[in-house]
Amino acid sequence: MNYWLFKSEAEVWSWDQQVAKGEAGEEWDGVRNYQARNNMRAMKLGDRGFFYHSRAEKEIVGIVEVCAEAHPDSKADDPRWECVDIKAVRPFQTPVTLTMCKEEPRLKEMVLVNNSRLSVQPVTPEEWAVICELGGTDPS
DNA sequence: GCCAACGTTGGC
DNA sequence: GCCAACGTTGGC
Repeated sequence: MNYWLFKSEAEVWSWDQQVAKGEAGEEWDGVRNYQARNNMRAMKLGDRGFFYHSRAEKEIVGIVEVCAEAHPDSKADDPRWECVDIKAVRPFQTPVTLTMCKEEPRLKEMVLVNNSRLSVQPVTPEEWAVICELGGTDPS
């Protein structure tokens, strides 16, 4: 299983909206960046990801799961843009802020810390474990 | 609200 | 194929 991180501004698409979609999940549409798209193409059914609120909150708020592999983005007029579907799994006990990630030595190589612009990122198993620990939730 | 970093576009 | 100009993202 691989791990990922999905970024969204809460004003545009929030964790609460994701939770409201339940088991059906929702398309992670709107990505118009090749690196982010390629990351989604690499995702497999059942892969886990973090849900991060960018801009205002700057914190990881919960765990999501890939429930449909990459397919054309239904909201794009260009078929080269693809996306996966994700569903909410569970929230963190404590949101993990960007500041916490920057202060944690074990996360200094994290993409979130070093390339804040990439909206869909890979997360290593080690980083996954550390962030679940900080968030007060089970990593599995 | 500002601006640095990054990605994309398009003229040459 | 290079690179300047432009647009967008996201931390601060």
